Amino acid sequence: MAMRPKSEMSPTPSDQRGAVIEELRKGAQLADCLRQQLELIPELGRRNAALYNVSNISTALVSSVSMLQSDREQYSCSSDARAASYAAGASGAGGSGSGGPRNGAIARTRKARHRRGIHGEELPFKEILTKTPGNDGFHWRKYGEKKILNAVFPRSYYRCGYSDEHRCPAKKLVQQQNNSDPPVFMVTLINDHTCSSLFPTNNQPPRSSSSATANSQVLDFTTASLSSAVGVSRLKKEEDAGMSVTVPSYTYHELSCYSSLPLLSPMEWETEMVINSLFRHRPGGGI
DNA sequence: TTCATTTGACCGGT
DNA sequence: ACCGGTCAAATGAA
Repeated sequence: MAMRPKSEMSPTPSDQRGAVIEELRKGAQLADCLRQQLELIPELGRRNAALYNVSNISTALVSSVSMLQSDREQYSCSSDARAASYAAGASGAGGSGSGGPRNGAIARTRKARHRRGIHGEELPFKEILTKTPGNDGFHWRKYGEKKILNAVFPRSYYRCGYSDEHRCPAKKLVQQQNNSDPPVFMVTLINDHTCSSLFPTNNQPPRSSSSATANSQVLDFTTASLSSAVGVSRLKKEEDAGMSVTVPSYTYHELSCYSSLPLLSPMEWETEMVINSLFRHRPGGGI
């Protein structure tokens, strides 16, 4: 088929995404430069506060690039565009960017399917990019692991450790996205925890004689060390003062459910909540 | 001994 | 037929 010169063609969604990815990468590089400059600040307090902020910026940019790369596949319909997409996604060794030519449509249908119940009903889900997939403060029990077509890394399947005791329907799928150091994982949370509603206000799990409970990773947020968590510390103070506190998409109470030691730092979770809210507010709903 | 994890088999949707 | 998700026996760790 005759091709028009590229300059005459309006940019495709894939082209636009590529440009956005490139800009985000530049931003991440600039953030890294800024971090190096900030490390020269002599005052410890100011330096740490600045490094915390620039770290937030950097994490958000890198995560955005990752999201766009995995999402870009949807817009790559022609073989040329597909080739460009996979080339752009080569920085991540695995995950959704590593699929073969037939992967696009199939991957989408599969993704949609695993968020449906056995009767085909829509299940509530959240997707989070994280470097510490196991540290969300809940007790999970692994029940399976599966090699996924065209994915470098296997997918692990977890259900809530209280699924039997409290019939908690929460599930979690964890898939390593790349080989970076530390690697990034895509965590898909399916169904809300009903067991968490049974927890006392300090988020301690219900105690019982079962070892599953005894081994729970859920700790008391109020006693957790929040060393560099400027934002969350502020939220905590405001909550102690009786104020209703909200972070993007999540109340403080929800955030505190995820916070524990030595689990994911509040800073990381705050960033990931933002990532999650981006997923949830995408036009058309999810990926 | 108990419980969590691993892993091959099986099931159901596409 | 293929593939993702789940089951359950086997295995390992505490």
